[in-house]
Amino acid sequence: MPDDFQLSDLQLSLMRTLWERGEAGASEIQRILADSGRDLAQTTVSTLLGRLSKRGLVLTRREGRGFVYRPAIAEHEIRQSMVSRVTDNLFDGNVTALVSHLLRSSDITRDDLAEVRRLIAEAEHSKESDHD
Amino acid sequence: MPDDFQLSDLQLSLMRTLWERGEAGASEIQRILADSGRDLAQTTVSTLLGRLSKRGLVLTRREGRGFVYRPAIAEHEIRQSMVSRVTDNLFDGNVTALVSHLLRSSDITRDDLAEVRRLIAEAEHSKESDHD
DNA sequence: ATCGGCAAACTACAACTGTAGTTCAACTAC
DNA sequence: GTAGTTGAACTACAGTTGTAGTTTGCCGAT
Repeated sequence: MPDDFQLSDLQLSLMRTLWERGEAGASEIQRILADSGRDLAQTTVSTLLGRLSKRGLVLTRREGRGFVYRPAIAEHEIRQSMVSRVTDNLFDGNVTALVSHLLRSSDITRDDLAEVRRLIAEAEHSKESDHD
Repeated sequence: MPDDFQLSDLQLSLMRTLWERGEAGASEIQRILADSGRDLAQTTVSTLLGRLSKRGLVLTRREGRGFVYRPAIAEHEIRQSMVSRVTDNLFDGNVTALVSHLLRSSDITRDDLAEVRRLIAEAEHSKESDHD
């Protein structure tokens, strides 16, 4: 199993739903997606979930008439994987360069900056105790 | 033209080559990729470049026997677009959450943190003068 | 003019994705 | 228990991607 998880937008929508609720049936997911503006046919959602399941990204449990789906990987693993991809491909593997890009991005507020400053202090702390 | 540029790893490799050199011919690119471990057939590289060109991501100029390719979009635009996608899909649109993820990432060094602190000071400065 | 090589253009094809219809089994409500 | 509903399974199909072979036309060397 490659620990390289690159998911499409739609696949991520499904996964997000599952991460949020822990588990859900296909029709439930269909409804949720429809509510958030992505109105797919029931069968489409099932197909998608089936494919994710085949790829080992979601687990299924039989429950009466149908399946209940549940994530097989944690959100942070996917984050890890997808952020790494961006870092490697677009910032030459340089995390700082990506952070720099984010700080420069137009939609960052002063409050965000303050928050980030706090995060750094925190990170520096943990680097100190938890010596690399 | 949608300002949504999602490129695959391979497509990004090609674009990176072009961004680095400004412009290049197909065989040149083929050679460079081969050197960096991605050994594709000449025709493959041409096909790929042709597709990028059709999508308007690269421009071509005829030069004698062949084409010279040149990026039609800047790297920062692609970065913008792809980083946004990750932010939106995996961090609920919350830039700070992504930064937090990065700071927590294992491969960040103390030096990086110091550097980021500097970047923040800088960003705060520019926010001050250039009031949002 | 002729031949050989290189690059463009076209064709091909399998995998994956987004999308959904159809079929079949099972459960639900009369 | 007969019909309607629901969902799984299967099938389909177009678009994109990675990959490359084949064809063709131009260019330079003989």
